[in-house]
Amino acid sequence: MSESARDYRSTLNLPKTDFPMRAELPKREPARVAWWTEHQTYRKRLARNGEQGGAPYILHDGPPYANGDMHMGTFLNRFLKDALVKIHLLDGRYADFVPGWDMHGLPIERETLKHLKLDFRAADPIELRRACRERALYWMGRQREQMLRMGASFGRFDEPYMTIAPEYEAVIVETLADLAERDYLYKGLRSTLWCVYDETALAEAEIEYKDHTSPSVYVRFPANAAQRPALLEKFGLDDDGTPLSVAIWTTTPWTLPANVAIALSPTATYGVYRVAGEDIIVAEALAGALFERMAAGEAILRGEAPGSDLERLAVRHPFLDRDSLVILADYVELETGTGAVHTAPGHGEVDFESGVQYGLPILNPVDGAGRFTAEAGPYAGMFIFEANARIVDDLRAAGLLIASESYDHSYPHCWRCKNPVVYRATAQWFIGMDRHGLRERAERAVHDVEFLPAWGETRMSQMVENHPEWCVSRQRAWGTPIPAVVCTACNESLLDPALARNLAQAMRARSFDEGNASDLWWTEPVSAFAPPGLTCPRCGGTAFEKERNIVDIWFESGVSWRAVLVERGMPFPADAYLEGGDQYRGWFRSNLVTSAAVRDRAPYKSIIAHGWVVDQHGHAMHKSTGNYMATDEAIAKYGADVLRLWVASSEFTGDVRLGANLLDNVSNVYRNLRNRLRYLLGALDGLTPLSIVPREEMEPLDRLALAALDAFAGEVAEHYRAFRLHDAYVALTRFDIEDLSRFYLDALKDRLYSSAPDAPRRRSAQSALFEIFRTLCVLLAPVLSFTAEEAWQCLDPALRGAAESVFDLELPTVSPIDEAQLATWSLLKELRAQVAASEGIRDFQLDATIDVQEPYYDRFVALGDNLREALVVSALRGVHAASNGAPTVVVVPAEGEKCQRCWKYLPLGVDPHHPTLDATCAAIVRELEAKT
RNA sequence: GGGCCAUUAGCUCAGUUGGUUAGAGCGCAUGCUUGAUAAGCAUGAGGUCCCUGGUUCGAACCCAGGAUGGCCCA
Repeated sequence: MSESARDYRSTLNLPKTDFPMRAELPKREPARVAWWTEHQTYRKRLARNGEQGGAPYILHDGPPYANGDMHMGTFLNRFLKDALVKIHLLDGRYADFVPGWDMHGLPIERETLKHLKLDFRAADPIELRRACRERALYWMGRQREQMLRMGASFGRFDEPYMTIAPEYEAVIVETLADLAERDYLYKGLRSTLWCVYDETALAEAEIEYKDHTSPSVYVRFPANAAQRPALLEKFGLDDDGTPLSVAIWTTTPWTLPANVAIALSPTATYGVYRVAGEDIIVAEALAGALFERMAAGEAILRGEAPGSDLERLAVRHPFLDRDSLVILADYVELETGTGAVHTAPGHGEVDFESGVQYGLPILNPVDGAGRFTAEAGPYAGMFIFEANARIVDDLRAAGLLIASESYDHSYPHCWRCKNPVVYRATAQWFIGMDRHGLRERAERAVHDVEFLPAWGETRMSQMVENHPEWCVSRQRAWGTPIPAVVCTACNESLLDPALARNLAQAMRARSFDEGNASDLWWTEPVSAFAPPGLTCPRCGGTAFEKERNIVDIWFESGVSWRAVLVERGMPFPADAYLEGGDQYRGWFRSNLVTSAAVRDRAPYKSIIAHGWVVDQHGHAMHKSTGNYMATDEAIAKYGADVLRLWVASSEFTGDVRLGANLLDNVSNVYRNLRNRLRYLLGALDGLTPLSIVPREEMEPLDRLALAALDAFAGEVAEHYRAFRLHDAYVALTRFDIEDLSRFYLDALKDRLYSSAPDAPRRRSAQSALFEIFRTLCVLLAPVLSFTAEEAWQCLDPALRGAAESVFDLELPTVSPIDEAQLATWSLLKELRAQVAASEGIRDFQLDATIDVQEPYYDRFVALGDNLREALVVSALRGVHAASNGAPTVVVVPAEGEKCQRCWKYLPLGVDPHHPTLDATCAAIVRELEAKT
């Protein structure tokens, strides 16, 4: 065998690692979850940060509702929370994260009733509540597993907070007591959104708008003989005996029995029109459309008047024996209808306000199940939605119907049973937003909060500004009781703070395993909680009955700052709340209001809001439209780390698009990053703690690389601290490609592969690569938690040292930037790119000559052979100090012949035993042979 | 209908106080490499900066109106 044919490959130090190129994430991730749990990675790091005096960083978890499986929106939210906790944990902070669940409320109650095939009116409340509890716990357990599976396991997942826990319920009751004591809580009649199917009042947040077809009717409200002259006079007309009426428009004929007024716009002009032998009053802007519907020939305008002139006149109710007052209201629009708005204060929010303003009776002829009471006259006993047709027929028969058609519009529906809801006047408990300056206190509190994105402040302020009176009572079973009592003598409702606190105390005495602590309100008599001498403030009575209201679940989650942070002795306020943008109106606001009322400040220092997950075309995802992506399926296909990277690759403050081709794209980026980790691990083969070269003794190029690393790592860490995940992602991928893959790793190959294994120059390179590897691992960990940990575990345990997990590493601190070194590094990259771009011939087939200006000339000369190495050429023929112009590198075909071992073109044959090798390689091979 | 937000390359995103030829990564095409190899390198193509109008010597950027999409409301 001739020497020239000899294969020197085995004498090289080629990369070697067990870290697989193929990730197989779906298969491998579950074991990693178990590993983190088993090794108590989070708990141990948290404790260590605490012991070392790390400042707290508290992300307070907005509780997901314990019903249904995780969807991609939840994934986005949980990932962001997990990344935020991990960032601060790695940064040495005491990032104590307590996950929580929202577990009371109608959806669970309904699901349980359905499951048990029960009607809630017939169900025993204690039994129902027990079943609801089981259901809620089932969903919580399931959601918790899904969170752990996606790698979002860093938190107190074995001791989460639950709104059904005794101490949580106690805090709810105690907060109600505080609010009552401060006179924020009151009972009042309100036209509230009401579901006649669930027989309960609904919060705004429990409403969904959906398309609905309503009847659309135009109705005459006739003026009688006594009313006609006053009306006609305003239009400058005499009474010639022609029938006169005001035309109103409504899409809810069933509310007509409760009509007491007609609202006009104060600024619009109204006309009296003569058409087919009658006079009709209508807004001029809408007259054309109305008479077109009537199709009764030409309408002649006889007189006109501004709406403001008609105030407090009256017409007759179309079928009940009473008047309907003409009133003015700003909300009257001139887009649809007649400009004369049928007003029933018992059946509408604005109607109610007008009713109060004009001192109108609040009629409420509808019971909780949607049936007319005797007050509705001929319609008593009918179901309201069925009465619509009957009322229209009667109006037509009486000659009072001008026109009737159907009308498609967006209409409020119950979020749970999906049926249309109505407005109905009921006695409810309210938190008075305008009592004792609560709204102003909340508004002030907003100004002390930092918002990401910044425009969140505008949004939040508006939410406070527009916050209506907060109805907090519900007539259901699955919730925390509002511990109010009714005086049996005078029927007065009373929420006595002392009584409430007694109840709370009794609930606290229960353990979680004993079941629903608040069952006490159902099972125990009033006397069990009533303080001695409790008397009715109105009549002095001393006998009371319990009210059976539960509290709105938005109030429950709204006191989480107190039930979790305060109750567990954690810092208050929290550093951050992090939820979807819908929560400006939901949880951000409910927490703000309760905290402003009790503590006079916001419960959070900062709010981070994320956008919605939409499909790849930017449209909302729905199971029904077929663009829905199930989380478990996505994890099974791509793995959690790819999905985590997908979020980081997006700008989460806006809407986040998701689709298969998008995830394929992210998968490619993932593979890139993974391969870099793999290559680094391979290159570290053979490095031991003792052979690590201190930075100041490293080769000059390695020191430059680490200067670049420092700058990069500091930048990414700062992005992380400010939670600019996307910026961190961009910086990471760029450094990975531009600095490592295309430049430094390429330039190091010769030194790593062809040096003697333990040559100082090789150890220097490995030491730098170790630093880079460790830094990349910690910077990737918040996002690619699984992969970063996997890579870290593939590292030689001796190098891993005390850091058992990648989460035992430290987030880099920002070090002073050495601008000169960075500039030198950048220039080297640029010159290397020039060499790499030279056509046809490549790398070691070339020798190079460099022209640079001061100060680079000196810096380059100081690099010694590293300069040649950085350009990946066989020889550097010279470095010239150019007088001007851009730095350049000129390449020419290399002199010498290709060394069969290191592939550089050098003089060969110095060693007769290795004629195809250059002198250095020959010497190394001889040494290796001597060892064997 | 109102409030808030978004719209830049096939995809995800940059684009500093208005100022040369609007950038990066991924993808795509072509070539190289076969000692990171189900990898790596190089080169290249690809843009009506959503539209219309305005301000300006000059607009992706400022102003007005509109379109599309999203969230929240009505």
